[in-house]
Amino acid sequence: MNESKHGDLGTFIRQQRERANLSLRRLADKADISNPYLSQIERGIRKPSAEILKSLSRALEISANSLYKRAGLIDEELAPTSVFEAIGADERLDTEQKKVLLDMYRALSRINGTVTTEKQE
Amino acid sequence: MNESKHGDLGTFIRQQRERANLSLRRLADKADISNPYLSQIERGIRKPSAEILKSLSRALEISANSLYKRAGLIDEELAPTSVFEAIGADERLDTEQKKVLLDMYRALSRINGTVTTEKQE
DNA sequence: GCGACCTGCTTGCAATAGTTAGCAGCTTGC
DNA sequence: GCAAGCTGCTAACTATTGCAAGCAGGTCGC
Repeated sequence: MNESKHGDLGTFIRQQRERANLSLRRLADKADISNPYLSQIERGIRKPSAEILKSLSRALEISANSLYKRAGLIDEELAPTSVFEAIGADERLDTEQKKVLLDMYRALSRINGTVTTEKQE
Repeated sequence: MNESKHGDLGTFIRQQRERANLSLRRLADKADISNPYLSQIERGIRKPSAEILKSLSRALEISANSLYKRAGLIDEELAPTSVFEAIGADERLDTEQKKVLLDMYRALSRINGTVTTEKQE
């Protein structure tokens, strides 16, 4: 009955996987699920349980929350957390690297037009 | 992977139900699930899917998040938000731009010594 | 006593989540 | 050519979820 909702989830997962440069099998391995099943999830054929989602969130290094939200399992808004904030808080980057990345981000989002990205910090 | 965490979940749900002064049937009704199934969940015999949990959280008027945490489906605290995730969730960037930015991020953090994602050769 | 109404629990059964084995296609090297 | 190595997908299966139907026990008024 809810196919479109979960189709969207699958697409999201596939996008995240591709961004992480992982093949279907590699992600499946990392998340301890079978690769055909992951394939079916991404195409919206199967609807993963929350445990599977949790594994996937860990394997993809994104918060379980954002995945659940995408899956329609959480309605509430919780962590809007901007890219600015996230970069600023990242411990792996030094100050200069943060600056580079932020410049990049600003440039990209400006190219894309549509928005008033005045918010800078 | 997560075996014993669910006994605790059932107890928690039963506590919440009793706190709300609802009978098993009334809560089941409210959450649109069958009463035998709710019974089994509360006794830890069955392990509810996230959709069921969501229904229950609404019926019990508690946040989905607290239930998921109780169910062991969320480990993290609520604002770990990685750069990875923030970029992925950003609506100002299109897919290609996200990829670029993430590549950049990976490269930078790799230089710095810590590795974010698995190797990709 | 006996229905009518609750309470929570047990028992099959249908639907579907998740698995293993294997297929087709596309590169890269011999 | 063709074997070895990936890529994602299909098919056939098992395991588990979630259900409808019904059971045992309690409490009420009659």
